[in-house]
Amino acid sequence: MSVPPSPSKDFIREIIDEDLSSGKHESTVTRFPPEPNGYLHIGHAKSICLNFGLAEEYGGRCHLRFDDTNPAKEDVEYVDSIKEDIQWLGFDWGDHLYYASDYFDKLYEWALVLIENGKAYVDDQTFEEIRMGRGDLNTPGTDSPFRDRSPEENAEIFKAMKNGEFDDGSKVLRAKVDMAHPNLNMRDPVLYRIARAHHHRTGDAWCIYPMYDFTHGQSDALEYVTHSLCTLEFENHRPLYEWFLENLPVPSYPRQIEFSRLNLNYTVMSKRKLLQLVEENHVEGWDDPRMPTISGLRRRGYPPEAIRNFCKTIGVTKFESTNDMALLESGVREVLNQNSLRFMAVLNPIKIVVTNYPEGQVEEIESPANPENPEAGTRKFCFSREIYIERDDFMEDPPKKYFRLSPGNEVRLRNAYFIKCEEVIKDDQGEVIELRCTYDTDTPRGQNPSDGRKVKGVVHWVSASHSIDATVRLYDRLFSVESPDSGENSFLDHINPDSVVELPNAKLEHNLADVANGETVQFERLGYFCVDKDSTPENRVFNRTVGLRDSWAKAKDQP
RNA sequence: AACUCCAUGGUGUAACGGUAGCACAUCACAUUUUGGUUGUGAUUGUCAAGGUUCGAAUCCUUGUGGGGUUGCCA
Repeated sequence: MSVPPSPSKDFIREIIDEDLSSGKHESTVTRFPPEPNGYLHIGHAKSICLNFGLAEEYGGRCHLRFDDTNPAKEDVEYVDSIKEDIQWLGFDWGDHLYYASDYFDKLYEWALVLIENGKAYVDDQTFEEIRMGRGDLNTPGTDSPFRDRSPEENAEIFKAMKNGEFDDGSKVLRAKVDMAHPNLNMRDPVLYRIARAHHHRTGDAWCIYPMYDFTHGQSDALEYVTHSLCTLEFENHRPLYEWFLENLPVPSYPRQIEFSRLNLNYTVMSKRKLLQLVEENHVEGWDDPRMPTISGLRRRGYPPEAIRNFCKTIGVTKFESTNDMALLESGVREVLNQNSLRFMAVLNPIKIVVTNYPEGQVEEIESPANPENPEAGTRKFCFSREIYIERDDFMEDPPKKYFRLSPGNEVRLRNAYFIKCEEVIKDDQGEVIELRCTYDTDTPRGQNPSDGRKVKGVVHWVSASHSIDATVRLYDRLFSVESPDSGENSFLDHINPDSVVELPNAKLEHNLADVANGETVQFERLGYFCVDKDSTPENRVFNRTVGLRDSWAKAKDQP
């Protein structure tokens, strides 16, 4: 088994290297074990990239296993979306699709093994009594009055539990470990509960369901998983994970290793909060482009490659860090700068009449489709007497260092001529509604004027009669503070009121009519935009994926 | 307060007893028909105190700070 040379490895890869070189394992088997009770988010992407990435690097395999032991919360809708998201991210579980529910029979059999060995018992106490008996952080627990039932009696009652002879919640099966253990997870943890809930796969075959702790390690063992990677909150479950492996006739002995979960600033990541955003209509759904869900990022236009690169960059440690959204966005720009085709689009148009350009004349201009990639070829678009430019690209009374159009000033029209603003036309309210400009015939694409004069500003534009109408949605961070979670107020109080701004009157270069749904392109000088699923042939809808880096925006905000 | 894990620039992440490096962010300058890209440079860091050692971010001790755990959720 060859290991790719790498200058530095995270602690998990170091463990795997050791296990391989010591001969403990011959190959590496990992697994990604989501519970199908919600949509995947970028935090899951970290785990997916780690587990599937490891399998690729080490020539091993990674299983997709749905941890479906709590039917009350789970649904096939989630199973499907999870599969779709993993594939979109670029990973493949091949034939290795499993469900914890595949092991219900084996787990039941193993529960009987524990009972037989005097290591599990049926407890008739109420939920409340069990909770009280557990003690707390500083107080040891006390033994249940049912703790010393005989193996025979326990087996009989447990079978009756399975056969549906008791009410939901009336009994549980518990492991017999140590009620005084300093680790609360070891104080006779519950193994099975009675719950008459319809399971998305096993239907109504079962009325008892195993708990996470009694399921996870054994499932790993049954699949011959070598390294079972999970997040830090399962650290104190590890002794229990190992207790089951030691007390059951498992076919293999996986190792649980914990790493820190992904945190991102300016967003929230917990399933509960994401659900709340959806249910209370603060966003338009799980795939709202402002959501940190995989489906949201996809709809936003983030390339999967950028998400994979991001996960690689942030690394794997046990330190609970908060990553900067700017790092993710920078990775998105990096990929998109290389790959995306360029177009001109005017989001907030103002009309210009080029007074010295002949009426009715149309000129075709050819320009690189992507200057970063000559193989992308060229595109053609039209210039004419009436064009639109961005309202932001004109100021009647500009501040210093403003390179764009203003009265008497000259700028370059991107890919076309120099124009000079000769006249400003306003309506009754004093609002600028049109500009009259003249152009320099000496300055078409690729040419500077023969008198050698230069111009500082370049402005994008579209020909009025050749443009198409569109709606453009400008997305920004969902929260206006770095840690919406912290502090005394609800995270909802920090929702950014401008997280989406809809511009209904955008004018696009006509080539943009052909861009496929879901594809991300660059609007020159503005940013990257992606065709939204709401788009129709009559009205194109684009989402802003991320803006270009904008040093002017920063400069002008400074006092 | 019990158990447990963690601590390196603003944010992340390397350095495995021997030069504290990289990315993002920030700020300059250069290039540029995208105020983009690209290039060059600058700024900023080992939680604290002791100890071991020729030498400590790294090993030891203590302290400080932070996270997790008291579901019949995962």
